[in-house]
Amino acid sequence: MFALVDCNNFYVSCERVFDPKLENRPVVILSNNDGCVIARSNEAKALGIQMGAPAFLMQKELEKNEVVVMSSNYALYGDMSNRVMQTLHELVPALEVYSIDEAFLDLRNMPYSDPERLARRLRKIVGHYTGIPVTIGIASTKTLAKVANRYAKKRTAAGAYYCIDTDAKQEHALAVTAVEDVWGIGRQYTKLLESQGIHTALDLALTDVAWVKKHMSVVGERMVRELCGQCCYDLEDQPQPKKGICTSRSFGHPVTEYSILQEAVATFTARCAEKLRKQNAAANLLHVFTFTNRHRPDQPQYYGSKVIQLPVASNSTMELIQVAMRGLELVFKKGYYYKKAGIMVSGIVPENQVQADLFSFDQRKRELDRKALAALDRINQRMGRDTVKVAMQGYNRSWHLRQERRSRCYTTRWTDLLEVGDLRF
DNA sequence: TCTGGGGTCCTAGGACCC
DNA sequence: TCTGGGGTCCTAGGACCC
Repeated sequence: MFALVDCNNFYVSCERVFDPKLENRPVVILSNNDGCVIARSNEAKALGIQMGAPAFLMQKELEKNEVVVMSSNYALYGDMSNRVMQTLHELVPALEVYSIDEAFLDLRNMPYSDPERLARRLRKIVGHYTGIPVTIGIASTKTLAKVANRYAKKRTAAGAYYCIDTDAKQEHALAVTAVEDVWGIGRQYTKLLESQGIHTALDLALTDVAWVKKHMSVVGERMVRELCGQCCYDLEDQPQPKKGICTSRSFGHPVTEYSILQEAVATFTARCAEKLRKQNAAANLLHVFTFTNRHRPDQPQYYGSKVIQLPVASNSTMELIQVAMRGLELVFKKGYYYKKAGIMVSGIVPENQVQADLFSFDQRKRELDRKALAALDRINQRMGRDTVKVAMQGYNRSWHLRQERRSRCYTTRWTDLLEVGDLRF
C-alpha cells in the first residue's frame, strides 16, 4: 500500500501556525509579485475565490469579504515543509517527497496491520510537531492514493484520511471522482475524454487500454492500469538529478534600462550556479531570455532568447555570469518595456565528470575558483543569501519583486523570531 | 499599475550513420 | 503496385504536475 500525505491549504496553514488570528478567517496567499491567488483557506474557497485568479481584478471582492491577503513567503513554507517531511520520515522511512506539500509513503514494511490506525497516528504527530494539518489517502497504487486523498478532503472539510482497501471502496471512490480530477488528466485530456462520454474516474478505469494508449500515449495507459489497482509507479525515494535548472522572475515594474536588466540576469545566474553546486553538478548550456508584458497589447511586444554553449561545463558563478552577460547583449533591444527575464541551465553533468577542453581549460584557475566559491557558499549559508556576491549583481534591485504583505521569516531569520508577547488571542 | 515559478515525460520528424 | 534495413541523436511541441 501507498499513502499520499498532503498538507491542507499548505501556505495558509504555515501562516496560521505563527499567527493564530488567521484561524477561521478567509485567507489567500498571492504568487510572486502579488499577482495571482495560489493558496486559499477553506473559508476563502467557500467564498468562491478561484485558484490562479489575478488579485487586481478581485480587489473589491476581497475587501468586501474582509479576506486576509498575504504575499507568499517561500523561506517560511520551505522550512515548514522540511519539518513536515522530516517528521513523516521518522515515522515511515520509505518516503518520497513529491512536492512542497505532499509526500508518498511506502507502507509495505510497516508494522501496522491497520493502515487507518497508522493514518491517525501520522496526522496526530505531524500536527503536534509542526502545527500543520494533513490529509492522508491510502491505496494500492499512487494514482489510487491520490484519488483516496481527494475523496478524504471532499468528505470532511477538516481533512482526515481514507483508505481504499476493498473493491467496493475502490469502485465507490472512482465513481464519485470526476475524470478531470484524476492525477495526470489536465484540460486537454478532459476535453478528449468528455467527448467520448468518459466522465468519471470509474469510466476511465473501464476504458479500453488500447484506445487510451493510442490517444494518450503510454502515460495514459499507465494511468488506467493504476486506476485498476495495477502498480506502474514505484516509490522514488532517491531524488533524481535535475535535467534543467531555471531561475526567472517577473519584475515589480517594467524595466527599460539595460544596466538594470544586467543586474537582474546576473542575480538569476548566480542563483542557478548555486543550485548547480548544491547538487554537485555543472552545466554545458546556458539559456538567457527576457520578454515584454503580453497583457499589454498597447505596448510593442518582444521575446528575446539566446542559448549559449559553454566551452567546458561549469558551475562557477563568475564564469556563468560572464556568459550570461554575453547572451543578454545579443538579446537586448532598446525601447521595450521588459516584464520578465530568466536563466536556464541544461546539459547538466556531475561535477566530477566534466569533459575538459584541450585549449581553454585552465586547471589551476578552476581549482582557485572552486575554493573561492565553496567559501562564498559557506558564508552565504551562515550569514544570509548574497552577503557576498559578484559586483555585477548590483545593489540597486529596482527590478525587485512586489511583496507588500509578506509575513516574517519566523523560522529562518534570527531578527524575525516570534516573541511570546506578540500573541494576543 | 496590475496576470507565478519551476519542473517532468512522451512523441514525431529530420538529419545523419553504416 | 510495392520504396532497403536498422540504427542514433537532436529538436520542437504537446501534455501534464505542484
